[in-house]
Amino acid sequence: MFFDYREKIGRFITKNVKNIFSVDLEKVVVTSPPQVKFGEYSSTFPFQLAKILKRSPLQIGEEFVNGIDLSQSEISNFVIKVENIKGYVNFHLKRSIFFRELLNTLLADNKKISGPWDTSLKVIVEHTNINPNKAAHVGHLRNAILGDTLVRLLKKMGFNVEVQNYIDNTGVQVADIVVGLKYLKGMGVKEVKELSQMEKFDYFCWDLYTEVGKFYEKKKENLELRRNTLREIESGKGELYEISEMVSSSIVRCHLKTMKRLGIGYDLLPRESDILHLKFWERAFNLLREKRTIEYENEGENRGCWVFKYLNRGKEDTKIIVRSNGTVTYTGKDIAYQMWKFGKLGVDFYYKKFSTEDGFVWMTTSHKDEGEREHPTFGNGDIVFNVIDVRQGYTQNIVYEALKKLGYKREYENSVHFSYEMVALSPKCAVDLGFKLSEEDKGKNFVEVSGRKGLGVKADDLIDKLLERALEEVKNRDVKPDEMRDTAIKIAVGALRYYMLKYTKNSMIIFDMEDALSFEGETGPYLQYSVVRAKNILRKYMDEYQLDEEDLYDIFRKSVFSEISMEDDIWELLWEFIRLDEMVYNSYKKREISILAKGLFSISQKFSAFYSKYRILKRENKREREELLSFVYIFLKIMEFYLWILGIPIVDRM
RNA sequence: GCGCCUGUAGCUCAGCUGGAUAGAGCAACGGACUACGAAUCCGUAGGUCGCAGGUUCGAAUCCUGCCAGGCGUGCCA
Repeated sequence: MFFDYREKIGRFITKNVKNIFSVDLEKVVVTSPPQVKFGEYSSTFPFQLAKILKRSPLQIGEEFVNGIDLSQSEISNFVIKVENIKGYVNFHLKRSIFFRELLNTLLADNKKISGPWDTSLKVIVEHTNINPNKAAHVGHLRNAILGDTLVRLLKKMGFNVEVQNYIDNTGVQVADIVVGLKYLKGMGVKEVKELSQMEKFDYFCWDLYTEVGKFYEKKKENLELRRNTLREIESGKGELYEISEMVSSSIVRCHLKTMKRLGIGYDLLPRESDILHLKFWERAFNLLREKRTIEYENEGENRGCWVFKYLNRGKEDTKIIVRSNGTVTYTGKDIAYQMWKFGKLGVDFYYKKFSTEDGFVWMTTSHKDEGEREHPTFGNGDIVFNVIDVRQGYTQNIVYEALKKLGYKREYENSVHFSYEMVALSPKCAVDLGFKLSEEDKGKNFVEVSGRKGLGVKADDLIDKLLERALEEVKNRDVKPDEMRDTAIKIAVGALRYYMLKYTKNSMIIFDMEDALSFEGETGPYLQYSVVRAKNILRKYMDEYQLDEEDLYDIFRKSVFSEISMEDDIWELLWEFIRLDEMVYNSYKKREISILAKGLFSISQKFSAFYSKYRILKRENKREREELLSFVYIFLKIMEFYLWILGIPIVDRM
């Protein structure tokens, strides 16, 4: 509902400029001034007109303001004043109307985000996608938290969202663990089965993975074991395959458990092995060949390969899709999978329930008899978001280009690589973790996380540390003993999620333990604390005046807004509440979650300032007290609504 | 070589479609609690927005060139 104000003002300007100056403005830009004292909307059209009319912007602004008739316009119901300051034409809104409307919406528990997008569309978001061969680390956390927040954002915008977490259970990474278990540890199916039941099997594999890395380095022939293992896993039969199944399912359970701690869940786990066995690739290959999207090379350096040729900024680029030995590359499989997501492959998976600690999640399967007869419809998306780090940009682009060349223009346009920069460690952090760095690495300002070297901060370790620190803090504060643990968990989650969301996606996060474990300043707990303060005010007020919630709502329904609540600093905050929907839309449009995260932090900051400036309970004037109280209520409700999107839990006391 | 990204305060980062005085957090310094609990607030200090041109009434923002850094760019998986 707040989206059209800007447009209405734009139309108002165009119309009146034509009346007054007989000039057609091509494009009117309506911006928001830096401070509310300049109004809520502003336009600089007098600067554009100055040249044409050969007069100063100031004069033009004056003439415009004098020439309009506000009361007869379509903006008169929400604009109270139009003024000209130095050539900036500023529009002031009727503050109390917005106050009332927002409060009523919140009291009716009817807050929704609506705007110029089509909510009948189905959106598929793919995120997390961790190789199921070892524990998750901080880099994976950025992906999962970013992806999950995107999902929450889309859901609040009204889209039908499906969350997929792709499991690459037939890749080298899993094969390496199988090699380790079989040839380094000398284990068979039975032993692995027992071992994979252990707590923190993912931690065990983390260490084993680096051992296997050294094992390969020691003797090149050992790599032969990997090749054979990989082949057997892909075949779907035999001892090594069985071991790989146990490894990947057990590790997937570990990952799901880790993500669950952060409030992250999934609708479907599509598996690479099923894409393989259900011959998704063959199907895609036929389509690609029929439509001549890929071609066979008879000569040259790529002789014997099927390649995809496309124009990349005017230059022809060639990417091998099928190798000369007949095997398909990752890009090829990705094309097939992306086609399936859009419902363009003409084949589907079977679906089974994959048990987790507290229920199940849907997983694909290749076997008809294993699949459930009844299951939700998966795939068939209209828009697909792939949350993958920036390094995959080239490959992602080829996948989308292939869709375009296949004739799926809409699908091409609706394929989004939701990319983000990687998480690296500061050299100091790496040393603190016990890694020996080379002199060269010490001189750099970051060290790349490497699963193969075991260099990285494990996700669960980080969450545990945050939890520990939160517990220490909580013990010294106003929290009941039986709520301490729950509160500490919420704080830990809030801190971690905000930490991962506050950076723009193009910014590399150089992980620093001190910053990540901080609960002060620009952190999740700061946001949570501001909400706790709002709750405390309302609670104390109810205690002091012997009111229940209904009494309180009654007060809010009746409260009137006068001078106090229209003070600039209060209004500025309220205006920011109102503009949050626009911010959500911007986050979506620009694919930049940090816009919303930063916005909520800014609101929390302003509320904290408000909190220390206006003492509400001690205020003598009842009417003013109630006005301010209703404002606190609005803040609380707004924060509950939008913090949900960031996945930052609300805390009662801290 | 080509492509993408980055360069803003001592450090880590924001800065929307070009617009009004370039903002936060951390660190430093100085203040504010017998309390709507200080995980906070207020204040001070700190900036040739990598460099040089250009476009514009107006540039951190757009264009060009240069410098510095990062990441891609395999018939690997």
